Amino acid sequence: MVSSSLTTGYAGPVGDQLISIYERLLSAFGPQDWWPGDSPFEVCAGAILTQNTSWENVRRAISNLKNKDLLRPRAIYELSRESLAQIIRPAGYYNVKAERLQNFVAFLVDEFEGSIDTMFSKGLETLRPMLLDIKGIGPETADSILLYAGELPSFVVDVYTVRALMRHDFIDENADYEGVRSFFMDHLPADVELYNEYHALWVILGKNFCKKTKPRCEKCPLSGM
DNA sequence: TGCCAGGCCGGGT
DNA sequence: ACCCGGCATGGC
Repeated sequence: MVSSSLTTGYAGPVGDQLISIYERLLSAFGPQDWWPGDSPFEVCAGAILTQNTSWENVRRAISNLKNKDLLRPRAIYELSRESLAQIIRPAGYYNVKAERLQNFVAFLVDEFEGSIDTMFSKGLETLRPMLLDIKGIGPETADSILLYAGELPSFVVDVYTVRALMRHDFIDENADYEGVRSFFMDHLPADVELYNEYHALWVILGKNFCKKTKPRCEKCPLSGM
């Protein structure tokens, strides 16, 4: 169980509450087990392709790449922008995403000889700003790459997380990305499994309850907290 | 039919 | 420093 490692990390009112929220979400929705069994590079590509896009469409784009044996840094590096765009077409925004994918693989090839393991060996604090310097990689994509591909404890924030936290008055309405991320990381142990599952649970919560249009609901697992 | 999906960039205030 | 349009496919 995750809870045994949690008790050794941090004890405090905020951390305790974050953990009780986590446990409610976990018991309501069960483990999400995101991105299991995929190669780290596939996860990186997926993190870029899924920007503002449903996962099903991303899965098709990745499947296209796999079928052509192009899901490799060098292959994407050498491909023409136009060819890549057509291959990833189902993921939407295919022109901008082709450029963003190639920006990422160019970084990988130029800085680390195309080795994703070498890239992650730089560690969280060094690598995160480097990723954020790549055009097309913002904070959520960077943190998804670090956490889900690199297994480095970087908490991923998304619109669902922010919306749900605001709706239940856990954070104030002008909190920005870095503020929300710090809110979690300052009060939770740096636990990859916890961060992985917690982010996924926020997404599931958002899809099921904290919709953009609907104001509040009583059936939400966080109702009354 | 219109809105939404596991964002980010660039230009205008 | 914020705000907003653009990017685009596929599902409900």
